[in-house]
Amino acid sequence: MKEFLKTKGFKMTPQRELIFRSFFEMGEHVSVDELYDRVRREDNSVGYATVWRNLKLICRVGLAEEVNIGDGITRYDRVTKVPHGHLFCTECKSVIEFNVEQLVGVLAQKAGERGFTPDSFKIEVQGVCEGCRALKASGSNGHSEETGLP
Amino acid sequence: MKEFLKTKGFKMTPQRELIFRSFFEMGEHVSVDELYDRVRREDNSVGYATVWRNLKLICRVGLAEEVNIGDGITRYDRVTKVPHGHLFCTECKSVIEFNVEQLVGVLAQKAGERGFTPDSFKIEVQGVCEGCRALKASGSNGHSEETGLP
DNA sequence: CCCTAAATGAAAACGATTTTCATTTTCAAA
DNA sequence: TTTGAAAATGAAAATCGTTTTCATTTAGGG
Repeated sequence: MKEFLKTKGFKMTPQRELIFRSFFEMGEHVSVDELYDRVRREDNSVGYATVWRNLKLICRVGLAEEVNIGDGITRYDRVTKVPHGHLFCTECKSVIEFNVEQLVGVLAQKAGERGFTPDSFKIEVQGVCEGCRALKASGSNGHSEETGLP
Repeated sequence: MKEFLKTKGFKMTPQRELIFRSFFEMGEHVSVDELYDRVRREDNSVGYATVWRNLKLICRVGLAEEVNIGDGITRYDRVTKVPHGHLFCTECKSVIEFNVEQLVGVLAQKAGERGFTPDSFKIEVQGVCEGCRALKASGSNGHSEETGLP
């Protein structure tokens, strides 16, 4: 990793090593705060900005990319060989991943037809997961008005 | 429209009418700022918060929905019968729409297989559009380093 | 014509992201 | 191994889009 970064013109530091390691040990869709907490548990002297900058760096060198699920929080996904989309439950905020290999193929073709050269694909589905659906089916009313406007 | 809103328990006002009309006259993926500017040209007494609240209202009554293309700006898309995705050019920031009717069908099925009940689908492709690609091919170097990190 | 709930405008609050700045550290060249 | 320029860090402040607050005005049914 140190060598890899060197070729890109970046230096290795203890903080950076900790941050990188932590990030890759965590699951997908990691937020800055989550990574910061995790890193802090091993070294509470690391600053928030450093975590943030390194997360950006990880993206910059192509090892991860930003994901926007829809809540105002930017999350970071490791770049995997297998492209995947997200099923985001609006009730419990859980995220289910699913393979979108073929989908991406179709998308790339559609993009190409329009002269567009794709870099990355984001496929996000919002809805309700199995568990929450079961819960909703049993309890609660159907609709209450006043959900957002002041 | 006034009647439609009444059935939902909302009142019509001059500002609201102007905002709604402006929004539907504009193209897709409209940001708060863009709508605000447009509205202001007809009535410069309308407040930003009012534009924002009405945009939220338009979503609430199901006539539009939020879109996150990847830059930190929330945009609003009219809800159309035909579901569409976006090709977002990271160079010139332009957006090309494309039909994703079949894709959505596939997605809905995949979601269903996992017990997930989908509400909405977001298909966003980032890349470079035809024009920008042509430009890059001719001029400029390939890579300059220092593009984001302080 | 009233009254109440809803809507508005201005400004402030918020919260995540990004930058600034002074200091420390890395690492390659001498 | 010493040295110096470039890069990295930490803390705090600045940004920036979004959201809320609050005092006031307005819509529209009764």
